[in-house]
Amino acid sequence: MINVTLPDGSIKEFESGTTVLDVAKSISEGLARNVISAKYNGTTVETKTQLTTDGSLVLFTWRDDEGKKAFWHSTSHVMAQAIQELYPGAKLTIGPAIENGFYYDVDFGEYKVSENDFKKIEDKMLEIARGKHEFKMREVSKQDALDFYKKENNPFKVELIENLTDGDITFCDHDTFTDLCRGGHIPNTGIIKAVKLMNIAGAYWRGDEHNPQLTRVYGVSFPKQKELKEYLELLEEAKKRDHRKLGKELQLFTFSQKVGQGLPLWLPKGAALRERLENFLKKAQQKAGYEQVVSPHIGQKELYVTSGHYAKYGEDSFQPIKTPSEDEEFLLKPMNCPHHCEIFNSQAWSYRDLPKRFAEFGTVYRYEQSGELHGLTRVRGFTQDDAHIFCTPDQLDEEFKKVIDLVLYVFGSLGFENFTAQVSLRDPENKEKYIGEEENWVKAENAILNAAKEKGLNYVIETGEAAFYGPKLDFMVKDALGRSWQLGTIQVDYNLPERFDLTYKGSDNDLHRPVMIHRAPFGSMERFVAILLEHTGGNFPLWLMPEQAIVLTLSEKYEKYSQKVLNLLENHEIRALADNRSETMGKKIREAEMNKLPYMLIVGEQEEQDGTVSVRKHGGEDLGAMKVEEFAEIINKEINSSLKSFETEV
RNA sequence: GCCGACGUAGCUCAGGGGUAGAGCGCUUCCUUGGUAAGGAAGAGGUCACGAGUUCAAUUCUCGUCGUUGGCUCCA
Repeated sequence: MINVTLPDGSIKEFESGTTVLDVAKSISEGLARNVISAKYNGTTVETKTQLTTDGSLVLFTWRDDEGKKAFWHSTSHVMAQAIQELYPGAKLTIGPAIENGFYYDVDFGEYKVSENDFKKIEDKMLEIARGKHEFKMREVSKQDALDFYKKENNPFKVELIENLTDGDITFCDHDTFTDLCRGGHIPNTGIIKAVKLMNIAGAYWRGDEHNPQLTRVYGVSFPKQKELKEYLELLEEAKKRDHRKLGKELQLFTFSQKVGQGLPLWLPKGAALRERLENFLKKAQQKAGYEQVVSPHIGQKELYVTSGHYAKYGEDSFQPIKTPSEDEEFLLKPMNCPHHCEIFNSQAWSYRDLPKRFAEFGTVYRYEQSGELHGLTRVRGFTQDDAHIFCTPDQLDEEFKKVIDLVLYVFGSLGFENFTAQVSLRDPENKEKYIGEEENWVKAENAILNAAKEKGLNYVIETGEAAFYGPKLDFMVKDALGRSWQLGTIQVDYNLPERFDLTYKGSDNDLHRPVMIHRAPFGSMERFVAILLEHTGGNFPLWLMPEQAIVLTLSEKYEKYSQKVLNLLENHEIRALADNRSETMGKKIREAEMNKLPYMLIVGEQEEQDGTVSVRKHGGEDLGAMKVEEFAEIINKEINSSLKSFETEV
């Protein structure tokens, strides 16, 4: 007999060899019908797996992430079978489940698959699914596994198996199909009722661009047709929040082929929005002891040779700008830190002066690969809300935590709640990728980890993701389609102070090396506005809105009164405009709604007589008639409730 | 940079080897209105750019540029 511990803590006794499904049945018939995957002692198992030792069991249904993973992973097997049957020369490589579905990387040889093939593959998949084939795991010896794939002439699987240890290799069979697989499947193909191939893309074998490129087929599947339909509708909804679409509609920014790719042009409304964001941060930074500085857009090549950036990125970046006289070369600045180092170097500092916090909305230019450009989130010219803090080693921990407070304040003020803090550390296997001394790296990494812990951040650690000069703490936020973007970032740097020979005089009358913190709460104005657009769908917090209210006149007779209202609104510092066109009220409201105007002030005969405005909120709520002063109060209340001022803990 | 898709009016898109269409927007006129589209007329396009095939190319082929889904990259 074995003891099985369930998630609620209860322990049940079963005969050794009992399957996961039997355990589910012992709990309830309904659960047994719905269980599709499980974990035993932390290892993924199948529903048919026989339990032979004591352990704890977690059962998963389609509702669980783990269940979905098993479902999608199993579907990728089905797709692999379909592809192999339809395109006999195709060589399979790997096919995992991902956050929303699954993919399989396939070498189709000479054949070029396209979306025109999708229908055929989907139909084949559903045909296979309807066969209700069981997924069966079996152990194979390394030699048998290698023989199997050598016979199939599949060098990819052979390579995978060669890296596995004998005795630890399993195959999964269903129907006539066999795949190298670690496990984690649903009971049978029959529960896959709806499949949809989403797109195809190139992907390098093992993620290395020096390797051959495979064809990656993305798909998603569901236990019910209705769920697929809902998922596709959700995607359509998400596309409506795409910042590229909203940016165009709300006239915030544009691009021009003539100006060049990846170089955004901010339109008046976008520029005003951006300015409000900048002022918001400047105000907080002033409270937090930052000082604004300004530096030029170019710098001598020598500056970047000193910083080490030239050696690292020089070849793959915008090339030097020449001058009429020979031997002079300047680079567009790809970051502000070297300039700020020289600002620090402009005078001698005492430890009593530190920390110095130099802030600048610095526009930088980076030659991003053309395939990487993406709306406003990945561009070649952008403005960082940058600052560099120069402090003594003793001050590092506290300064770092203060920056975290500032970032949290910024995110909180703008309603970003679903962010992930990511601590990026060195890859210990590849230390040559980084510059700087071992001792400093250890110090910096510990400082970040301590600060993240102490501030109670919900963080993940990513090894190998550090910048080449130091570890960092990034604040990651997802866009409308679930892609993760880095917004705020805080980085510790012991390297640049060394390279620029930055010093301060300590209490011992000796010169010491300061530590530098790079930080940008927004990350960049471009990316931040983009993600903010996708999160709010263009309905920004009132204080950020390009226009907060619009006066809608019932007819041209009230144009004069609308002007009077506008003047009053301006006195209350409310941004407003008037729509005096000879259009119907219905049409004016519709347009204001589509332009996401937060408040509509309707004026006609009644309002003019009483000296009021009739207030309609975006979305339809009718607040009735009121004096402009009363309206101003509503606006101010709303702004004050979302925009708290930054309080530093000293 | 690599693999795939796309590029037609200001915007969203339809079309297709015989020199172009809709809706919205814009202009003008009529209408003077009460909470998500009042009516009419008009202007607006080297069909991204460059070659090639063809009697004829916006349509087919190739290249360039740009956009886009991924991969790789991200100081």
